[in-house]
Amino acid sequence: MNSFTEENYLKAIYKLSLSGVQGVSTNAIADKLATKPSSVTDMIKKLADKKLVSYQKYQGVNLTKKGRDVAVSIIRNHRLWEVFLVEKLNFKWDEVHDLAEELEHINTHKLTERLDEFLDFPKFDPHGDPIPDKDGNIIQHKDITLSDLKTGEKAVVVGVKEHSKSYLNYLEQLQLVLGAEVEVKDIVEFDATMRILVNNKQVIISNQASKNLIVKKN
Amino acid sequence: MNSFTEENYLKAIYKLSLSGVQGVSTNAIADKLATKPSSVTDMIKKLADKKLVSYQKYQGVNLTKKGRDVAVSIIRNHRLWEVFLVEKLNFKWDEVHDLAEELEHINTHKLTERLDEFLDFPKFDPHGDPIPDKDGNIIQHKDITLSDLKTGEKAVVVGVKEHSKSYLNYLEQLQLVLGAEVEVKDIVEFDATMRILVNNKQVIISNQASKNLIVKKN
DNA sequence: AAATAAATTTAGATTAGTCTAAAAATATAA
DNA sequence: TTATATTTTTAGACTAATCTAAATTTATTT
Repeated sequence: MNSFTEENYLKAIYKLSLSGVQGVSTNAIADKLATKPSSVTDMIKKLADKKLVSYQKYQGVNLTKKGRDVAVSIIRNHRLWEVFLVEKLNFKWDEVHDLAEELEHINTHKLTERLDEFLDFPKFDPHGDPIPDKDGNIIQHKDITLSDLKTGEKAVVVGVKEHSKSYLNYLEQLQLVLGAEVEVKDIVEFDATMRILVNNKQVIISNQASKNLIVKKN
Repeated sequence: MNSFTEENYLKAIYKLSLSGVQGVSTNAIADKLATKPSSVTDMIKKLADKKLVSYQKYQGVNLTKKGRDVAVSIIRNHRLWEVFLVEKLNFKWDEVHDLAEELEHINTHKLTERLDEFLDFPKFDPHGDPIPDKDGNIIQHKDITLSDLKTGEKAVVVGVKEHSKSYLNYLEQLQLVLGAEVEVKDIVEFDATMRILVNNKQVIISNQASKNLIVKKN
């Protein structure tokens, strides 16, 4: 069995390798986990001993098949628990991350599968992130963001790239939740600030905000 | 915040003090937690520093108000999760203890209260143990067991004093689950083995088994 | 009440995970 | 291509929780 700490490292490495880099750097992991590079080096050695990552000094790490499986199964747990918290316990989408962060480590095959069934096999979590299936297959977002749209284009909100409480809270106030229909009315050339229509209401949104909102064109 | 380990010590001390002893002994705690007396002494000192227990060398420990509150709230969590696992995820009553043992430490007021509401404020867990309310009040069983009954008496099963998988499994095979009606037909004088009626079926049950089955007389 | 047994505590060591500070390797710039 | 900056690793120390073995205290016998 792996400790919570080991699991968190694997998850961090998994997420960092999604961007396609060959060899995730020590510093990047330290940043993500709010720890020090020296601690990361220590842990990486341990994970390498357990064949969860492959590692060569100074060259960064990559997950092995075994390591990836563990990471994906934790992400599966995390996202299923988020669905549970929002759909069954009526939490809001900006409240569930930290709780799911703890629940995800209760990693029993049977519990996960029962939960999945209880929730009726959801495909996405409350932030639009895809939930890996029980074999570890995961649909990756195409990642078209609101900021990619041109004036006049219409789309539907399907996810977010930033999960902070403040961002999610802000989106909710603008009614920019999953499933919301948006239409771009106007784009400021200087800084790409957008004027858009959400539920027939005009909203002004910065590039910083629009580039973190994943949409699907109509 | 308290660590999982600290919480497990508090829970163990709470359960051991239910029998009414003044000063729970180091050895008893070590037994309960499958650890060594010397480790217990170390932890007790730490808990005493945090004002969670009162402790005098060689005299055993007692929970303070603060320590009792923590212990009861963990027990509340544990039992609510057990209800969830059995009623919502269709686990059997002999499967839920270990999972609840992990879930109980995710100790957020809001989560507990939402779960309680979702489950419609249950009063007992799947083993018949009372669930403390949100103020920490807990109904204590009167603890009449099947072994206390005399020939001819009828009763209903309301709980168990022993939570091992093998015992719970055995009971289920005999249909001796919560709510089952029993009638004592015959008691062997020598070893108190009982012949009883459960759902009109005859069952022979040892004293070892009958004294761990909590019942309520009709 | 002295002798023995049992329970409890102390002393010192161990493991997991972390840290700081210094050393080594790699990347970047002049 | 030598010098400088950045990244990564090593060395050594720290904390939480545990352990073994020895010492101490309390309880039980005789």
